[in-house]
Amino acid sequence: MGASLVQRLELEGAEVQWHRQMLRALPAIRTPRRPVDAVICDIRLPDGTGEELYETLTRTGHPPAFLFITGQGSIDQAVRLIRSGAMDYIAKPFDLAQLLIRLTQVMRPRAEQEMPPESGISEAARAIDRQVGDAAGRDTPVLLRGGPGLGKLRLARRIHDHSDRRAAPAVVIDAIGGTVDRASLAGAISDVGEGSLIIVGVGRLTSDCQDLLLAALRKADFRLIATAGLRLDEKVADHFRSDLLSLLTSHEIVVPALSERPEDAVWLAGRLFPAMNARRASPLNGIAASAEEAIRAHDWPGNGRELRARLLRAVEAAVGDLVLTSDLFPERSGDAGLRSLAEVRDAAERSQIAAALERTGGQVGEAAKLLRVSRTTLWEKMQKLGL
Amino acid sequence: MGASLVQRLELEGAEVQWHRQMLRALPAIRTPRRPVDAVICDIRLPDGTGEELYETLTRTGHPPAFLFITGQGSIDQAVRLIRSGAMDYIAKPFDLAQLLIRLTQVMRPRAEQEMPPESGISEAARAIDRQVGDAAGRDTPVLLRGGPGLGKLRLARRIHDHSDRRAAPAVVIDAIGGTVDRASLAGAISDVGEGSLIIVGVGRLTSDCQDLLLAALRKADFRLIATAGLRLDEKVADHFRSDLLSLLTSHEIVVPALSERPEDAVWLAGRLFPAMNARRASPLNGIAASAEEAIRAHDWPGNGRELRARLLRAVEAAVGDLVLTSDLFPERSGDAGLRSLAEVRDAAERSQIAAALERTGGQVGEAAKLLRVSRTTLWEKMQKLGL
DNA sequence: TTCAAGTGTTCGGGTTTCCGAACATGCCAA
DNA sequence: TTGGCATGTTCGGAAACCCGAACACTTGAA
Repeated sequence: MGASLVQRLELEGAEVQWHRQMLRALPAIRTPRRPVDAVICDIRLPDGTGEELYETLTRTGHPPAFLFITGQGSIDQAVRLIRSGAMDYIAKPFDLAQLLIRLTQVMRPRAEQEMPPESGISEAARAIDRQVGDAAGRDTPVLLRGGPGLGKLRLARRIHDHSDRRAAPAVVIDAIGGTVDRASLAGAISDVGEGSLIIVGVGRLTSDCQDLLLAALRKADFRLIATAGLRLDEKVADHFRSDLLSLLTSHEIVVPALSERPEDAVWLAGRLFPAMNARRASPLNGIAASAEEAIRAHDWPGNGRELRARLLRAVEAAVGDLVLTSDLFPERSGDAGLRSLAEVRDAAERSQIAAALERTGGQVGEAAKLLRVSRTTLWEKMQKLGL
Repeated sequence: MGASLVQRLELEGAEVQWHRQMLRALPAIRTPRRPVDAVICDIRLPDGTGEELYETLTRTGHPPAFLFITGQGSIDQAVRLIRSGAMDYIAKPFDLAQLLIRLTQVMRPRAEQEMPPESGISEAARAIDRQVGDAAGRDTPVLLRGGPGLGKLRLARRIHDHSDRRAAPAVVIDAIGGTVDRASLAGAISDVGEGSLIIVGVGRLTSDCQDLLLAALRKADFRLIATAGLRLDEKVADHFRSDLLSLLTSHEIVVPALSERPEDAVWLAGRLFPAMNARRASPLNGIAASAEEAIRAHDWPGNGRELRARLLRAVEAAVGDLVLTSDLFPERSGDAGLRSLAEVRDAAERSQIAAALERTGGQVGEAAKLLRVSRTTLWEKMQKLGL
């Protein structure tokens, strides 16, 4: 089984070491040649147990993410290991695809990796990263399109920073935060020199500015990187110059909404978490599994920006040692409202019983008469309601 | 087994409630009469699973420490629950002594967090206190959101008074009491200097004022602390600038309604009482048990402000040596003759059903789900109650 | 002391409540 | 027209609720 696991992981592009004995694995994890992202570990090893290994590692430092796999696991052991920080504990036989998903969630992105995932781990996100890298290699105008909060400006900067113009400045013009007039656009164009002009919300440019921009593109030697919302096409009918539009759309990168790739939302949360957690007085242990599920299910109309804001608040608000769903979505506790029928019924009975007892001075029999129930029934209810 | 557990725990000096069904346990944990330290929960319950119960609780708030006990547990489930924040997961048969040890371990740290409560004793209130303290340590704009009468302005002041800007003034602008025009906002901004600008009801600012505020935030060195109602998001479609909104919501604190944490209502009443009582010529002895019950059951649409007003009136009007329900809710005492238990039960059900139907827009099936009864049952009740 | 009255508690039964299944109906969209 | 989808309605069985009848107590007054 080990062999097939190694084979599969290498197929996925991972660099894998396989140790058959605990004593061999110990130094390989403690003083690795290259940083270890994750350890997949059987419990039964010829010269000890996986638990021992993990135990030894936690005594001296912070081990990498551990995923235990075991043939005859005990619940006891699972609880113990998870509580002491192991990432997972899976009983054989297990689903390999499941394991791979957990692995990608768990792995910390490596800085020195050749092509680290920037936008996410989904197919769509990797496609974005490829297209951005591709755009950096070219020198044509680029249009980044997508909903709000998807980091389009960050992508624009990355295109510039990896392009041949990286030595020249990147000037950002924001047509969404404030209006851009002819003068400020002209100023930006003269500032940019041979660098990249980044226009945020290009669809909001006035006709004046569109003319100016088109003229400048013909004369001056700068590169245009523009961002726009999803509704750009509709602008054409309105006031947007079709020749500028076709110039932009000839090379456009569409960033899909976060809700279309839920695995990226979870991944992003895991990536943002450590930095936020570091600011806490009492650090948290992580994000609860149920909260991750809620992240996956949420719509994220504000995309990455919303996720960042929510997570920040959640990390501040968390009470125990995990971020829970209610920390991320506190507004739901209100609309989840509307207590159940049994609940309001009990509440009504409780207050009425209390009032009756008050009136009779604690005489149960009398109170029962007031409430028109038998003494026994009243007694039962008092038991049930804890009075 | 439940009985022996209860017996043993009471022998150890604990106060124990034993619920045999999930639907009964849910309200007892969510709106407890006294704060719950820990929950010991079987997985198999007659009307659901312990996992469901826990999941429901984490969706809307911070549950107390959970220890699961189960006959046929799975490792999968154990891992999932522990990763969602459960404290333990024990397979039967288990060692009672072991369980007690784990219980004390779990409850010890709770006793140590000795921050005196400011907003209340519930988990939600403690989370608010933490977030407010945290916000005081930062210097970013803060938004306090919640219904009316929850003391948002008081919290805003507390943030300022504990922040590094406490030596500088805190200027309050109220957009709810009266309209705020451009001139008065500009005046406040120039007055505030390097202090904190507190805007009450930020959602009511005119477009003019929003522009001015945004511009000032870029130029001047003051801190913005804003409060708003729950419906802020809906304002966006209307007239609220989305960039200002995203700036505010990047750090927001949501204050839950008092009706969602009845134990805080009782606590608050107990806290306000002595000062009010001191002003009486003949001091009272306290608040009657039935009155406390009524406080717990009341909806408190006006939240803390309503509670304060009612209690003040009640303390002034009380004739005996206790504050009674009729002092707090004089409008109810019209029908003096204590209605029967069945009557109040039906009345409570009727209003709750009406509320549910209101929310679902008349959809019976949906309403039944909200009320946690079957569609058939709801239909029967509607027949009986004439709805 | 004794008796009466009240409370805490259990038990067996009759009655109501609750639910899921089933089926007919009406309504809307494809 | 047809095929969902939600509602209106009935039905049978399981679970609950409710009650009276007991019985063992405590309390307090005669």
